[in-house]
Amino acid sequence: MAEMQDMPGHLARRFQQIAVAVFLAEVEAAGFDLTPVQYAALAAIAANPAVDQITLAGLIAYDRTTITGVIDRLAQKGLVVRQASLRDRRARELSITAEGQRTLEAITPAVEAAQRMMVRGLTKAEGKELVRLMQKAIAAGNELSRAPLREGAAER
Amino acid sequence: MAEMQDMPGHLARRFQQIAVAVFLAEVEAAGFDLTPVQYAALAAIAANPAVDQITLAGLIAYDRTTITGVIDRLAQKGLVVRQASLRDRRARELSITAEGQRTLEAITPAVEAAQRMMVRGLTKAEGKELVRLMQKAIAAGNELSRAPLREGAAER
DNA sequence: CGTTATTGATCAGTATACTGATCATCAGTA
DNA sequence: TACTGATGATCAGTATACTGATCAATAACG
Repeated sequence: MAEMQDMPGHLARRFQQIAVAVFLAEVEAAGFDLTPVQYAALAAIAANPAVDQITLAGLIAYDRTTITGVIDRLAQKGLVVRQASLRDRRARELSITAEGQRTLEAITPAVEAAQRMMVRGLTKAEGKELVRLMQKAIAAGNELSRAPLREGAAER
Repeated sequence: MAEMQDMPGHLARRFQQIAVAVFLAEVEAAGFDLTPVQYAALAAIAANPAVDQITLAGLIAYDRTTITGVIDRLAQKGLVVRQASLRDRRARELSITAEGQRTLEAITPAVEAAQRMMVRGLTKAEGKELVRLMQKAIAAGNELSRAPLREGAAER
């Protein structure tokens, strides 16, 4: 463990760094301007119409203070709309726009290409195993970060 | 792949997020105030006396513009010293201070505890396999980020 | 019903990462 | 040697993440 390159934490940072670079390159090559974080938020809003920001944050494990800026940028690009909820005047209900929906569909091939690209050094079986191991480690550590994953309406 | 939770890119972000949180918690519990990034830089400086910033960046795969701020903070904490090189007046030679060396040694147990904590959901064999797979994926993607790893003096 | 606790959202401040530019210096070549 | 290109470092600007605080609004409870 003495070596930096054998530490899970260092490798996590490095793999994430490459994953983001690959994502941005593929998405830009496809003619879009969207970050990995913005993409995940957009997809989650599409799948959960009228979610509020806190629930959305839980669905994709974002910090509540981070999500404000992400939504700002998605709204500024005209991909989502943020409007005050009638049931709870504190909450902002998020919905995807027609352009957001079009973008989401058009960008999907590039996103999937990026997923393949970032594990291109691995065999298919190894890629699946990497995903499984990360999922397992993440599940065990979910509560250790300030922004844990919160399943849909399960506990609400 | 349709599901967010099956995408390597999303898992990479999440695992990194947990890894950082665990690191900071362990280090703070041990009575220190050092980020994962600062720790890696400090350790690399200790192992490579009088490195310049660009070489250091390559050793730990940091962006050259990021390293400036990291060194600023390490220097402000009194852990490293930055001085102009005599051979090349553009370069800044970095060295660890006595306090930096003490800190590095004292903090190591906490850093190793953090490495174990972030894979606590995995068996020992699974943890090793996760490390191997990340290393392999990273090696194949090394050149895809702006801040690739550059081995020591190998190609200089 | 009114007080208290909780919750949704945002803000200020700090720390990575990156894009692209600039500046000084160095190296190689005509 | 003068010029050109490459290199080390830094800066401005943008985008995640997080800490901790604040504010409005809702929920819970006596």
